[in-house]
Amino acid sequence: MSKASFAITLDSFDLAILRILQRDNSTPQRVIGEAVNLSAPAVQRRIRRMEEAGVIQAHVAIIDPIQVGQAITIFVEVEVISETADLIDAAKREFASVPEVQQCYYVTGEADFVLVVVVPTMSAYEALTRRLFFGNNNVKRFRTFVAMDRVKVGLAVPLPG
Amino acid sequence: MSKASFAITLDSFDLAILRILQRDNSTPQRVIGEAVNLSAPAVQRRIRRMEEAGVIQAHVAIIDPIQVGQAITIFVEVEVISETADLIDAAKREFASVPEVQQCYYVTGEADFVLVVVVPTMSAYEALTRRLFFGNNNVKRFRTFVAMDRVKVGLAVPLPG
DNA sequence: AATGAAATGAGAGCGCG
DNA sequence: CGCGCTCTCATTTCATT
Repeated sequence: MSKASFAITLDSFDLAILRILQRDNSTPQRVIGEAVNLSAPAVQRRIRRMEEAGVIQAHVAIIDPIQVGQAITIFVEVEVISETADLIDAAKREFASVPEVQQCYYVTGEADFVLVVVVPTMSAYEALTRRLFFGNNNVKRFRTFVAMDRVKVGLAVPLPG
Repeated sequence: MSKASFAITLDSFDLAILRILQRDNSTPQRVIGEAVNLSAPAVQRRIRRMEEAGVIQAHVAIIDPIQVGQAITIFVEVEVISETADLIDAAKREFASVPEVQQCYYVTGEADFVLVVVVPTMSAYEALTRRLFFGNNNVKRFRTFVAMDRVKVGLAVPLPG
């Protein structure tokens, strides 16, 4: 599946709309219009344009992991042995395919991957480490950071203005 | 403002609804109903109930950071000097208040905080480190991991079933 | 107590000036 | 871009199990 994504120019109206949608996308276009001094149809056209360009990637509900029994959030730094392109790609695909891996970044620095993992119990995490890290010949080592407090969570992008 | 959050029991219908909403919350209730074998009003009531209980925390648009000029995602591990309750609370509040800090977790392990930072340029990041880390007496040291690839991004919680 | 069917109302979508 | 229409969808009511 191809992600539609091409560059478009965003003016201050677009940014103002994004600022609202990224906080609450159920805000009526009418209300958005009042907030940014635009008519509702104008707001709608701009939203559609940003969706088509891939600026707006999705509309989703944010769920409290604790209330659905996935109480534990864990950070993992992963260091690999070989960094050849195909081995890195394989690792990316494997990490990304695991539902418990909520986020995965390929990074520079003292580690190669940083993962955010969400699991119901520590033993579930232990099982995951066996499968994902100990079961992978190319993983040199990994470091675990268990979250005691999710101080700030979100995907909100800092927008100029 | 207080976030309403109290425990409720979720059945398999609720989980099925959540699975859909966390992927696309613009899905019509009619369509959700067909997918889970429930009428639209029943779906509506269950969604409202989960919103009121705090299971559903928000409805948001996901924005591509690159297309809005915030091209750089960075992981930061922060280690503090003193871990007294009030100093930790102060750090939590300071980190959480910064727009560029997209996510902040208080963790166990070799670091005390893990941050996900989104900035337009490396010099913006450098300025942020001066303000947030070098300008804070209680920060012992911090380690930076610059994301070369956002392999998997989201807040989707793994749901049983 | 929770559901589904039907009626109401709000909001999204579209063509027009 | 804004105005006004149409139509879909969300929301309420009510009878039913």
